[in-house]
Amino acid sequence: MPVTMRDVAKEAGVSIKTVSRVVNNQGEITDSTRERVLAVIERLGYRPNLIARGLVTQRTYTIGLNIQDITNPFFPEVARGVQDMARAHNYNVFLCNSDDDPQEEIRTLQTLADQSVDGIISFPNRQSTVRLFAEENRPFVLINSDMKHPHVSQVMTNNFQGAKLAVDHLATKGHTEIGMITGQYLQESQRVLGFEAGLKAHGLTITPSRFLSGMPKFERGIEATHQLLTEHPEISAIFTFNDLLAAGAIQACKKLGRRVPDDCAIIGFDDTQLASLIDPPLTSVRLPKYEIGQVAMQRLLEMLEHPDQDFPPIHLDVELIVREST
Amino acid sequence: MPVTMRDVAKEAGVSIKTVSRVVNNQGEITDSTRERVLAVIERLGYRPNLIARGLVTQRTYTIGLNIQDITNPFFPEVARGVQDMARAHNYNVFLCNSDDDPQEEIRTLQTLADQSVDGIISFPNRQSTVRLFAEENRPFVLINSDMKHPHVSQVMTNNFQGAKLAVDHLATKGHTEIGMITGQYLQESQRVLGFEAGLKAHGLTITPSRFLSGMPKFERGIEATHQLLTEHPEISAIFTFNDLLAAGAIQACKKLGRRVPDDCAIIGFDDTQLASLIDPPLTSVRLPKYEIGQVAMQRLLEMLEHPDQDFPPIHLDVELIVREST
DNA sequence: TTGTATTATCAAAACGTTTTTAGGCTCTTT
DNA sequence: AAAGAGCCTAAAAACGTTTTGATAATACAA
Repeated sequence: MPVTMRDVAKEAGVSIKTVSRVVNNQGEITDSTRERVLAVIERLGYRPNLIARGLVTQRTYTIGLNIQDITNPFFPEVARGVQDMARAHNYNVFLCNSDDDPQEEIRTLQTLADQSVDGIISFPNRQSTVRLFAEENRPFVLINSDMKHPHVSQVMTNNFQGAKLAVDHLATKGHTEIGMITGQYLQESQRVLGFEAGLKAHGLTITPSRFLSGMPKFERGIEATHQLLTEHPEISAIFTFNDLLAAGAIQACKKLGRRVPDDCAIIGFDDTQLASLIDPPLTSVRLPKYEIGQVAMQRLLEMLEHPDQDFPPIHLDVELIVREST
Repeated sequence: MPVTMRDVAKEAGVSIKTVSRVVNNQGEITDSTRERVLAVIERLGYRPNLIARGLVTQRTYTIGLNIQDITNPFFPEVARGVQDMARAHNYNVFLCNSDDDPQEEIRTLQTLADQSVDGIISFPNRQSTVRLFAEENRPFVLINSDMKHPHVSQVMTNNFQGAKLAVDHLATKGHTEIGMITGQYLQESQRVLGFEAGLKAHGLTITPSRFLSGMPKFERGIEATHQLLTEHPEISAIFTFNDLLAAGAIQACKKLGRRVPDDCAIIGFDDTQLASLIDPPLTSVRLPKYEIGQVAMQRLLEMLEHPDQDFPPIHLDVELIVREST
């Protein structure tokens, strides 16, 4: 039923090869034949079958984007950055949520490989599973992972620095008793390390029981804050792994009768849309989310263009956005 | 380089067809040969090439999801619903943002068709562009569109009813001067109609200048509310097309010195995560977002299973969630 | 032994492209 | 007149599968 290249060739009275050359405009072709062929293509509504083309060229013009969870407000902007850039270069994007579950990540990457994607952008949670796939020469862009491997490129945001900025900010405001609610993503480690480094730099003690972790979701933020503030009433500031947890923290403070920021300051991470909308507006470490997606896709395109080249990691800056929660 | 079916066949000493049958476990095969083949598959790490398979079976195990904008907090949950259901049936999802731009929608659908997706789930903004693609027998699920066409199925939420509920709620609270900030999506019409029907039911007059529209984003909410309240100071309640606009409206009220809900009540639509996080918590019409995605994908799967069957529209209920902004 | 059904296998065609091979025709240039 | 460029043709191989049609092996009944 669909119009094939053979149909076009027959109708235009040229060889299949000529049609192919017109479609991919390569090689020397007279204007007159080109126009004749194009007219027939237009008239028949011919569209090349990308599946068939992909089979022979080994290029599918698809990529995979592996994230933890699109309903975490950090990811939509990143995804949008990837997709806008992809679309501008005629690529399509498979979006996959693997929920920070190593099993799911393996399955996701496997499926993407089965679909013969040209490349993959991933927020990895375990290095090992990615390594498995990096072996196959398939271009890979990892966000915030320091894995070194040929055909693997990195986009890094300075989360360590971001966490340190947050502590600096709190310390200069006079806070000495600071707690942290962490998440459980891989990226977390840098934020924790930065937090600890910040404490140390200001001569503050690191109290293990002041670190609580869990799924980086709103409800967990409420819960953890409740626990943190009842076990450590001396805490006057809380730094959270992301804005959702911070939103929960604010909510918990309200319930506990602690005013924010006067009785307890709160700093989030990511600076999602949420931050400016909640009350009080949230101080947060801004990541250039859209840009992360953009440059990750851009890098992937470069890697596809120059398969044997080695690319240095891309570093993106973070920024502390001070609002009224501190 | 990749392991092919031919390799497996040679290694196991059987025909390619036998391998194929083992892989798709169909047809009669002795246990002994099956096991021998499976062992070789395991040993060589063979994985069937879905592109090649798709070329012959015309089934790619991919679908397209066309939405307006993933950074609109309404969509991530829907997308997650689609993806979880898709993944459970070994489907992969192309996510496309077409920003409510008819040109982009055409391009998106065209690209998806080029990629030979098995089906498409779409939030259409113009009926005509979808009709173009519905002709091709490709299963289509439309959200909140009343287009009737073979091979096109609908998932509907009762937005008319939702808007009416909102007005009812405001009217029983004693509000008589109510404004609306609309969006510009197709789904909007039902919300506007429901709003007007609500006004009429309570004997309130419909004032055209009290309708303002624009991109359904936060900034636009601020802007429109400002305009609405300065041009119509008598307004004591505002109903918005979605939660983002409502969040903007609240912000604008604060700036104008109007307390919410005492001086101006606000009702949103969608009941996104936002609603419970902002201050005051937002009264909003809840759509079953995750479920929309789930059932849309489920329906698509049914359509793929039974290509010639006709399916009735699926209707999902909405619900007014009353919080403190009214 | 023959015939027949059942089961297991194989070789080849097909899917719709791109690419390779092996040219042919018409100009222009030497 | 020969050589080379430029533009094209036709046919076939390749990509990695599934599927078709044919055949071989086995089992059982007569």
